Amino acid sequence: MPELPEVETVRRGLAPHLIGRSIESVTCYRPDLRYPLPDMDVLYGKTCRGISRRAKYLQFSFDHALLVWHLGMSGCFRVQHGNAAKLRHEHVRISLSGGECLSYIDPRRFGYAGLLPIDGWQQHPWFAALGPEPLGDSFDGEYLFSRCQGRKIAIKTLLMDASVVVGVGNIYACESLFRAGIHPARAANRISRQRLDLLVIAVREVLGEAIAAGGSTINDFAHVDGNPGYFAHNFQVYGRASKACLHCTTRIRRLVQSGRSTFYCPHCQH
DNA sequence: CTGAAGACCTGCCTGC
DNA sequence: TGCAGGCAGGTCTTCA
Repeated sequence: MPELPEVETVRRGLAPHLIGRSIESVTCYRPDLRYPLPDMDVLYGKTCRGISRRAKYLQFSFDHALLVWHLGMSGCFRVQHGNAAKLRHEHVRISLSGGECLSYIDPRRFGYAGLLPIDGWQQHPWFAALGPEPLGDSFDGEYLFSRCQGRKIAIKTLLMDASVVVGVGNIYACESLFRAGIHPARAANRISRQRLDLLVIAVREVLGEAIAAGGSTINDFAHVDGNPGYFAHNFQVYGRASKACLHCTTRIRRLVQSGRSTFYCPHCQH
């Protein structure tokens, strides 16, 4: 479900429901997510001061702790009335002051959460090796070019490496490479600086447009209120194998790279 | 070291 | 209808 635009959409959706509210109780229906859930008793009575995002991690800040949550492949949050019936695949419910609750739903249970110190969380293994934010100033053509030197890896695989740049998952890697006209299997060290400049612009544009559209809904992604995101309507290549390229009508192809499906136009991308 | 593949887990879709 | 197989937004671990 979530790449950076979806996580950012969730963050924005949760903020008005959580900020300023305190946690009254936490119910774990299934604590065995990817990693065991942390003991959240220490948050009882504590007020959520803000929600931020680093890479695909949501960060709920409290006075003395940071609750970090990764949605994995299929995780999502829903805000609902505190007395609502348990949902299918709802693993955690956080009851909030004011009568609402925050439900975590995750069919595949690849998501995970942790309670980190408010100071020094950047040193935690989940964050220490992360590359720059794709929408931040330090992600530019010069940086990406430097990271491509000496790398024979396919550019699409490199783009999805969180130590290079965070937040670019399978969908947006495909879409960004299409927009930049770069073949996903091209070796990273065989792409000119000028073309990497275009790729950086494409990544920023695609992610920015997806955030503006409220994320992409494929199967089960939904906003915290249950409504879908709309960026999937704008996919140029993702999920369009054997369909006509919207620019040149050539059939879109699918290939597998590092175990992940890649979609590209063999005419538009080189 | 690099890069590719497997593992984690469940649901859904396709084809026989 | 039933069932096997393939596929799915991410990331960590293992292996060559």
